Amino acid sequence: MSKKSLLQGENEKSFREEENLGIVDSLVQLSYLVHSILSRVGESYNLSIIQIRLFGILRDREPSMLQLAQHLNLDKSSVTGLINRAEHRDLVKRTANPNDSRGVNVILTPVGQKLTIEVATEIGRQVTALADSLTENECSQLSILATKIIGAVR
Amino acid sequence: MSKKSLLQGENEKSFREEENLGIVDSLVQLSYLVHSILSRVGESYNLSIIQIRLFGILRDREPSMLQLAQHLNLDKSSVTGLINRAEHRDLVKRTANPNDSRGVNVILTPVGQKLTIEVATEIGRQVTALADSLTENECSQLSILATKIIGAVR
DNA sequence: TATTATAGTTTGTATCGCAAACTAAATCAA
DNA sequence: TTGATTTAGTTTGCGATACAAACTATAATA
Repeated sequence: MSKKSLLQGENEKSFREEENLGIVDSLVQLSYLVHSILSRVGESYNLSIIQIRLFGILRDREPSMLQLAQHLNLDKSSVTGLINRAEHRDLVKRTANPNDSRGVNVILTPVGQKLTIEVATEIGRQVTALADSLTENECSQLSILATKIIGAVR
Repeated sequence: MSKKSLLQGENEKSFREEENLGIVDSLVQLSYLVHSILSRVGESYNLSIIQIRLFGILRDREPSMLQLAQHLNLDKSSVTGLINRAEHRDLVKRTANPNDSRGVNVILTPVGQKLTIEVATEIGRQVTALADSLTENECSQLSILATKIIGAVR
């Protein structure tokens, strides 16, 4: 299996002759593809990928700053900046934690909620389109296999 | 309680079985998983993801700055900074283009080559481990499906 | 009560990324 | 051949991202 293709970007065309990429390359390249969709959709809404992830989390939760840091795998000081910038755009809001006056919870504003839904819808559209080359059967097979991996890691 | 996924709202596709995430969420989350492997491995070598992609490209090529910008989908000025920083660490080198004295090609230094191989090996190890929860059959099935998507996009 | 731990912010530094202005070399047109 | 234009790359200025260390304020504990 061609080790050289391991890290190549999604635009690479040099291994057309390969029937199959192998599990490593195929997953890495598929990840790049999805990532570039997230990036492109985010760009059209002036959102970075980290912000898209943030809004995905806030959709169902009102986490504290520290919980956000854990979810996003960021330093707490990075979360401060992330929330500051989103707050300046009126996308999220800090709220007081009633049980701990040191604590801060973060919620989506109405504007942020609306944006989150729009972005999620568009991402859904484009990721679905990505799988258009698969048959319905293959598509559900793929999502079952991916889900199995995700479940195993968690 | 089904964990509500990152990007899927309750009004879309809520009829889906809880066991399976659906194609959109499963691909997005799988992409996050792979991305976090790249990030973690990169971190252990003091490399960002963009640098990992850069080295993957330089492994087989001596591209010009502009070609790099296209491969990486970056502005040319961003590539200048990227190469500057890598050059300061003696990981890459600018060389003159013999046909065009404006042109600059980029190559890996011996140090950069060694690092590239190490990083690629470790990424291969960890991505393979990611698929450990699959049977051998499922694993090759997954890589076939992913390859089909990748091939269709190209 | 005094100490320690926790939540979050601030400050300082580096990377990343873009756009616009700029330099130098190459190409094209008259 | 000369003058205009295009092209390759860098520089500058800005904002976003990310971390670590120092700091503030509150909570927990001994």
